[in-house]
Amino acid sequence: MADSRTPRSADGLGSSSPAPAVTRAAAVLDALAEAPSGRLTLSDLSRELGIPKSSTSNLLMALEEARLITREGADFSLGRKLVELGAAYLSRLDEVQEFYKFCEQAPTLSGETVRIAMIDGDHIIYLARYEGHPAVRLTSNIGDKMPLSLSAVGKVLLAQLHDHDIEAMFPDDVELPVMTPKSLRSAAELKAQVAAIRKQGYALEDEESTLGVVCLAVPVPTHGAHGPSLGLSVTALKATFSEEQAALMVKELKELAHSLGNPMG
Amino acid sequence: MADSRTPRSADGLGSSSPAPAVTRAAAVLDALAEAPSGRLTLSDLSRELGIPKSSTSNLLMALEEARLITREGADFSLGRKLVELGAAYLSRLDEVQEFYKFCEQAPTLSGETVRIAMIDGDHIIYLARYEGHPAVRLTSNIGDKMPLSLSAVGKVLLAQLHDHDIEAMFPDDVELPVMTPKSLRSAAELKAQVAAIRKQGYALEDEESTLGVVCLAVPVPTHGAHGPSLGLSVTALKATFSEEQAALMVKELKELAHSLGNPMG
DNA sequence: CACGCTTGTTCAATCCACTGAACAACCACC
DNA sequence: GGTGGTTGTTCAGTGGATTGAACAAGCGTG
Repeated sequence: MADSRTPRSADGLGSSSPAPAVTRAAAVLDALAEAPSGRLTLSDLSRELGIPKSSTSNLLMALEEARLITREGADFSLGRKLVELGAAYLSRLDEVQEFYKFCEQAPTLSGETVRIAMIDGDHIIYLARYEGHPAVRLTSNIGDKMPLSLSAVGKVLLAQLHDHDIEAMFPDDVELPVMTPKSLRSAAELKAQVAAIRKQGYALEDEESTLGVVCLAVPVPTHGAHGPSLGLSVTALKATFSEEQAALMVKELKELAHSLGNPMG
Repeated sequence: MADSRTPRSADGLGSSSPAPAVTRAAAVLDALAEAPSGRLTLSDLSRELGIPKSSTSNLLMALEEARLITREGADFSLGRKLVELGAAYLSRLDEVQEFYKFCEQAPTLSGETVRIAMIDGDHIIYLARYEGHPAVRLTSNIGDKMPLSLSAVGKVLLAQLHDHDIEAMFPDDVELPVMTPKSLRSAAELKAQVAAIRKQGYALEDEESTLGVVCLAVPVPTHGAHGPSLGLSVTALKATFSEEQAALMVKELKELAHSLGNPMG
């Protein structure tokens, strides 16, 4: 569609990084992941990333040999090995396994759509999804990303950060992404919500990303020191959403969060 | 903690590949994925891959900057971006989306555990899993791999290949992996099964990978020319497995395979 | 505390991967 | 068919990434 005329530099910024070939290879993977069709030619990549064709060719050959990408005629696309590696990452998160078990036997949550997510730069990334009633099927998938300000999990994880980090990510004049009329518009609004979230211990997203849909989220206490902070959320239809139901969900979410935070559940 | 004393060379074989840094970076990712704990130090990697420490350090810095790996003190582990990339790969497979939809409304399959897989080297890799009754929870996850000879999908996909390819992968004196007393032992057995599978159009795995568990699998016709061939499988407990039920499952699996093979379902 | 054995980081010299231009093949449009 | 725009591949020169040795810092052990 809209031609992505953004010759982003292959390397981050000034980026006098060692092993530039690796940085560029990563940029190739990114470009392929973001390409609408998922398929790009050598010239496409060379142009978009600003890498000479001959170098690009070398990169692609190496990436193909590693099965990180696949060649199909003249088009390159992401390779299967990435699924393996992503799965390897997830399998190391014990939280994901326990997450599923808990959802299944939770009185209220077992019928809902629950997700576990984590901060990834200035977005959140969904790591796992439990679907109680297939009636409300979410379009979002494992691995998908969402801006922090547009999701309940995003806001609740943001509230976990230190104020100066928040300030750095959202200076007063930032322009927030908008998806519905109810999306937060200003950094001020966002910070007000963060304050409220810190008090009440959970976050609510009220049709801010999708009309007709609401979300509740709680943070998972970071056990010990290591590991990035996780968040949990339930998604429901606004039409069938009641105060008492919300209270129940938050209660169970907090239980789940607690048991995930304390390995010896 | 059996020390993995296998200093596999960072590069494939003779591997006079261009962009060696990329090849080595991929080797680092592999090593991290295969490490039992998922965490390795710089020295571990340097030793295991046979890359000088200083070079390894450079690689790791570049990989970390690309968020393909994460540093945690002195330990390195796989990074979140791999989940993104893996998800991006899967989201491009329209088959996966349709797979879920079909399973939900299929009379018999909707209650079973169904998976879609693809050949990946000499293994199969599971791409998606539908779980009808959480009673029988599989240990295998999306992205997991299985030897071809040990799974119904593996055998059915093998049967799709040309004989000379099969011969190349399974010469008469290969030693097949064994997981249960019923696992196939010889290439001859495997080839006999392949012949049978080609006749009947589906594959059966009878406690060959896990005692008490059986699997049925059918191939997805490769639509057009592009794309590697996919396979579908149902998993059931041997105890509750009947002939008539099997017939129903195979029938529905074939319907699903057909609709996946012909985009315009 | 000194010792041996780790660990990761620094730095200058060398070697090799990167580059740019020239190449060949292809397609689409007059 | 000619022609201008592609595409991806080839190759020799050169600049920078790679490297090994030397360094500093941590950790048990006797």
